[in-house]
Amino acid sequence: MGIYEELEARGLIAQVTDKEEIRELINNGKAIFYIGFDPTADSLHVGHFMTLVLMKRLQQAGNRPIALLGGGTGMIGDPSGRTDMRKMLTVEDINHNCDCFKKQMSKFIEFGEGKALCLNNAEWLRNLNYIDLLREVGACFSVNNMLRAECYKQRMEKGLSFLEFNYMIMQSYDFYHLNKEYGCNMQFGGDDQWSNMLGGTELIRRKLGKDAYALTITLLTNKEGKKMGKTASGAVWLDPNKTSPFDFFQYWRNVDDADVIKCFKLLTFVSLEDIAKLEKEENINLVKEKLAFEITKMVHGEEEANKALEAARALFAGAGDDSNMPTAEIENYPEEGDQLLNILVKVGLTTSRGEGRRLIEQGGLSVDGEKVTDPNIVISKAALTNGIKIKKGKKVFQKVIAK
RNA sequence: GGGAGGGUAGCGAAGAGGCUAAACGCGGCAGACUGUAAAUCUGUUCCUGAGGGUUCGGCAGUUCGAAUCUGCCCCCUCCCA
Repeated sequence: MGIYEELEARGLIAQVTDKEEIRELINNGKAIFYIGFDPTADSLHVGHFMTLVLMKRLQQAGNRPIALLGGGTGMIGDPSGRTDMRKMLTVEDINHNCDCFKKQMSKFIEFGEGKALCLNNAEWLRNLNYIDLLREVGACFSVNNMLRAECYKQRMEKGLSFLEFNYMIMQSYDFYHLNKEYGCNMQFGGDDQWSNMLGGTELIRRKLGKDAYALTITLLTNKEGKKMGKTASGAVWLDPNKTSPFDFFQYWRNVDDADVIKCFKLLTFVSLEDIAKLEKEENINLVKEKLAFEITKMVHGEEEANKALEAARALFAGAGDDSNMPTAEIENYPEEGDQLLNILVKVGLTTSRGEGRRLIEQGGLSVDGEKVTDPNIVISKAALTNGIKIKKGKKVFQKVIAK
């Protein structure tokens, strides 16, 4: 089975420009492909992770990846699939985010001579001259076609600025540039990128008379069709300071029954045969545990994955070691103690004292295994120095220690 | 540039001088049931020392009293240019 067939079997492929050509190229390790990452935040998230995994798969099959940081395109902001305009980022933020991305990517992808390449389109996009660009590539784009593109549909109703309208042109220019300079013959991306990617293949054909290919990856959605990797409080980040390894583990541990196998296929390197076995496993909780462990291991390393697993078992199954329970420290804790309500806010378990009060009134909070009934209780300094274990609701555990 | 319609809680959306901290839906949180799943039911969802306090794009006004009326400003959508 070639890599193309594997990708297909895993359900990773959404759309392709030319199936036979792409199969031929990637199965024989002849693709030089790029995937773009726009630096919209200071950490990658789960959506990026899936494309990194894809990048790795293709690299293992002998193809050459180019990770393209969007230091230039980030200045514009991709309107695809969005209902409103992105917040404009400053150049400093964009550069900072690019640095963060690169650091995180290096954990998955090998960069260097003869290996993967990491480029930043700020290099060529930021210095473009407007008139030159219009004459060089502007003539190749039909506004009529652009307006028909799926990625602008939503925005045709809510409004689309000229700035964003140009995003497709910038992304197309990237592909064109990479094709000329690096022989890049293929672009991969999320399914929402399809129109932008076609813009590139079209530009290359017109300007260089060459064929280039595009392939989009299935978006990671749950059974309700909603994007996965998002929680009420925001994205699930790869940066351990933004989403702790424990929370990361728990996110996957709690995926819907119906989505477990799909996650295995799309996000892990577990072989298709092994996944087929897991599919037959009666105890789905074991399968979920394995899923969480595998993904956490890839992102945070085996040690952290084991800690998260141990902590989860200790907290939920009553077995294992609870020393790895998520812990928060409080500095300068007052000698006379402080109200539990204040502690909750300080460690971020609640956003206000009122919320904590409601939580206690509804019986959703316990400390060291005992349900709290009095909203006004004070935790002494001695108790907090030893550390207290707070349980909020059924699933949120937090150890708090005075430093 | 001209005309029309808008901006209300995380989101969607009512409210058109006091009875409104603001209906309803979604989302969130908690409780029950469970398998750390889903579905369902219940409660809750601005802050609070629980006395109150601060809100309806911004500023200034009218009024005993303004999300609701007036003026100016900012932003968005649609139609015309």
